[in-house]
Amino acid sequence: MDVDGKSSSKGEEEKKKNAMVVILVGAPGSGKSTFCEHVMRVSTRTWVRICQDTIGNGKAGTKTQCLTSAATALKDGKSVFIDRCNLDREQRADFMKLGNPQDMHAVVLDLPAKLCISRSVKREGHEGNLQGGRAAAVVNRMLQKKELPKLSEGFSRITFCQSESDVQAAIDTYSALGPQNTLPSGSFGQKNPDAKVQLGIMKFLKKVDSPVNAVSKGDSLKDSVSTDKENDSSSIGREEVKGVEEVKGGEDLAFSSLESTSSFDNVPTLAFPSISTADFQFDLEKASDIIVEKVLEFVTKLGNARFVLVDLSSGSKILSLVRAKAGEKNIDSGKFLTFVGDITRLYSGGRLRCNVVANAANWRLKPGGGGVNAAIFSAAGPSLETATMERAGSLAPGKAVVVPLPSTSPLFCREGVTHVIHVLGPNMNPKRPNFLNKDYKKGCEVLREAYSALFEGFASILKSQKTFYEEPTGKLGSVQLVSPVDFKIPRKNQFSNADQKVKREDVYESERNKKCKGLHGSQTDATNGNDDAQNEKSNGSMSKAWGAWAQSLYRIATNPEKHKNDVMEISDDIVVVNDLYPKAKRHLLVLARYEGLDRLADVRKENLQLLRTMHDVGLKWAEKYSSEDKMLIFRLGYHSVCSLTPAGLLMFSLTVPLLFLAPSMRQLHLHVISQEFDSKHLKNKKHWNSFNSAFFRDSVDVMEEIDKFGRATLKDEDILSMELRCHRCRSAHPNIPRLKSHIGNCRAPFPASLLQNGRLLFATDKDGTNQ
DNA sequence: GTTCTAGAAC
DNA sequence: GTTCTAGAAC
Repeated sequence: MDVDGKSSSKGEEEKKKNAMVVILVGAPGSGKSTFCEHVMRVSTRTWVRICQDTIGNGKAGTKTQCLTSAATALKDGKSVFIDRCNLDREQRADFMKLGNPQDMHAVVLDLPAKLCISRSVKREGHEGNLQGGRAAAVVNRMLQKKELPKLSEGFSRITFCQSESDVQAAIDTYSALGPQNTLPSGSFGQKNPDAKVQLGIMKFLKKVDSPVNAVSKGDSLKDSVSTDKENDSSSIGREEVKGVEEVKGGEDLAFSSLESTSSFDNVPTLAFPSISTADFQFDLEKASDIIVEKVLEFVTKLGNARFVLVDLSSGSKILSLVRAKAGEKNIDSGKFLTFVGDITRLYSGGRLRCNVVANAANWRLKPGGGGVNAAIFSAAGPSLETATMERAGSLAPGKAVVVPLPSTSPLFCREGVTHVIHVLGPNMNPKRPNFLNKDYKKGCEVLREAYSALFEGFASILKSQKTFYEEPTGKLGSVQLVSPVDFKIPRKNQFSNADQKVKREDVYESERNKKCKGLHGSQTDATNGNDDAQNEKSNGSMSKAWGAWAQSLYRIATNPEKHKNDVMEISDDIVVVNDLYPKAKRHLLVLARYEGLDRLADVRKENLQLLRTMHDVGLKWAEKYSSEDKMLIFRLGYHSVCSLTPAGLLMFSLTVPLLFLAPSMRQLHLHVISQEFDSKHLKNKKHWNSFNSAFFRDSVDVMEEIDKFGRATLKDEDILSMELRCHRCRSAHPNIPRLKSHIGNCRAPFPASLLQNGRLLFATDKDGTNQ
């Protein structure tokens, strides 16, 4: 014992020896503060609660402030609660150095996400939708990233609480702890994964790999969202978490097909400003060399991903330097572009889809200053600041931090940006503190480092979203209805080739679909039209019979005036009706009033204007409904009905009656459907998958494909029998009732691909901004 | 597209 | 015994 201490008595030394650090781990609303309060109220031990939310004179402070206060309290012999989320290992690491290793405890408040969300909503005070939504998004996001603590991090004791009664037991344990007492070491309360649920899911997924194996396929790129699932036995959405992770690692599940549309613009894209060349006055020549060098390095590493250097001013010198140098290096112009425009309005202002945007941040990672940093924080709304602070408190030059953007952010809804990467470059501005005094050796080094960190951050996002961008596997992609265009032709030539082919196709079929507004009534009652000449399809090979039930839409489109009670809108081109068996709160159909357009497979380039009209009408109704109920999110699209596989065609040629191949309603119709899928009519796998797999073709993508290639790609009906997955968090569910109960609660953000290209329509405020 | 129902799955 | 799916009829 230290004999040098003048003032400290033996008793105080004892106290100091037994002072402990308890790191609370839990999402907002998990009850960390309440836990501390309960213990502190009755404990005979002296506790100090270090709460990051209030440490700055009652307001939120920094991690450093927490560390300092905790160290001071420990020095005074007080025990310490670290009351902040501490959900990942990195966040906990600095606090681990505080106390005696034998008295480092963690108490994990691992309660159901739903509970945390409802508590944090209440705590926000004003419970508007936005607040609620924001709280839910924050909690969900944090829980997705959570890494449960392990003894190997340096804890002597970890207590897992997965229910209110667990929490109460832990409160009792710590409350009873006198100044001299200690608690046994070890890990307590962590329940084993529910084997039954797990088995069911595994069997259901027809996988034999253990989830742990499936998840741990890493590559050398640093993955900012990778989590160690070995310890994940929490009760919080366990099934969901495993389901998602499983698929991320799995290689051949039907999953990938849902998100993979054939749209070329569904390409992961990073938009970034030139780092350090504006306010930090970095030499433009040198900076442009480094940009080109780093892009060249990563462009090959990252497959089909695109990089876009963005600058607001049209005469931008850095852009022209970079363009020239990229040209010299023969960088694929399809993968590296320069773009003049507002980096916060790339899609809404420039039709350029970028799912990741880099921010030239300041070291404090705070809004303000000018230029890109101010613009991005302002466009993204306060949720970016919150999400950023969850990831890091500050940033060193040459470093970057990836921040998933909450789905409540306008940048997310409006622009389809799912992540912001803050990056800090070297400072060459003599008017600013800590500038590098003309030291370009160091400066270039730091700038290189900054771009590497940025691009690696982008790579980590791609890796975590890999499955969303993967092409369908051959097994699932037996998508026939042979398209005239090979979708894999090189980008550079795709437009010219496609146009030529489409033109030939157009000539060949130009007589097919003629607009026929004055539909004659005599045909409309032909309900058994097996020999109906109109059903003849000009691609020559088949005529098809439609069952009586399948003709109802055709009859409405033909004679809307006879169905006045059902029809909501009529024009020369379209008729709008409610779906007779709605699969969501709002589900309506925009019918095409064209003869010969029985289904999506019949649509050609000459019908593009019609598709646009249908889309606009659909949009109008979606907007009307979401203004009435802001919770409703809409999706517009077509069913891929009836493409024949080669096997199907062969069968057709051998056997004549093909009624069974006509599963859907006759007459091209656009579904406008709200995404909560709360409907008693949604009863089976086919219902779900027809709106939540690649079978559902988004209207925006269909229009684009028709425009570019003259045809829409269709998916085989096989995918309708694939497993049931939540359209938001992608978790798998064994049957419809279980899926429905899950989607009733799931508030996870939608998959990145759905948020792009305006595939999902969110409610807008009066001033036109998305919520 | 839905409804009905046998029988599989739980 | 009850729940749920999937195939046939319409």
